[in-house]
Amino acid sequence: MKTPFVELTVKTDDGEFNARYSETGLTELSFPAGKAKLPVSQATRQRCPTKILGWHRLTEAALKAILAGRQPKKFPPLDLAGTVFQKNVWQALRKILVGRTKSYGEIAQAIGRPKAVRAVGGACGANPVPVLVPCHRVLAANGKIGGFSGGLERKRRLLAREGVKI
DNA sequence: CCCACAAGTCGCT
DNA sequence: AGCGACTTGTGGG
Repeated sequence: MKTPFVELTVKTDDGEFNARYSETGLTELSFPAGKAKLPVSQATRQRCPTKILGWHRLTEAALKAILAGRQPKKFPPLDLAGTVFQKNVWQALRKILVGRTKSYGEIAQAIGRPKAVRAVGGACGANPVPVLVPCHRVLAANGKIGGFSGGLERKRRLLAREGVKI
C-alpha cells in the first residue's frame, strides 16, 4: 500500500509549520499550533521518498523567503483539494507577488465571477496552503484588513514583513 | 432540495 | 460610523 501522504515539519522563527504531501505535491500547510505536533520527525522522514524530500526543501525555502518578505524563486508542486471555484480562486491568489495586495472584489473579477466576492472570501478561508498561496494578501475593498483563518494578528504581521501598510 | 451562513461591497442616512 | 440590501458558493439538514 502506498502512503497516501507524508507529513513533515518546517522550523521557522515563527514556530514549526506542518506540511503534508501526496504523491503529486504539497496538499496542506498548517500554522504552528503552539502545541507539540505529531511525532513525525525521524520515522517518517526516513522512509520518505526522495521526491518528496526535494519538494519539502522547496517548501521550506519558499516559506522562509515569504516570512522574511522576499519573493521565493521556486515553489513545490501543489496538490490542492477543492471545488473548481476554489481552485480558480487559489490560482488567482498565486499571482499576487510579495508586497502586493488585491481586494476580494478584484479576485472575483479575475476569475470571471465579479459578483461572487463573498464566495471568494469563503474560498480564501478554505485555502489549504496558507502563506505559499497568499490568502493574507487579500484585503477588503475599502483597504481594511478583512479576515484570516490563521488569526488577524498573523495576517497583519505577514503583511508588515512584506512592507504592506494597511 | 431548501435553508443559513460567510475572510464582501455598495448605497444611503 | 453604522445599517440594510444584494449576491453567490458551500455545507448541513
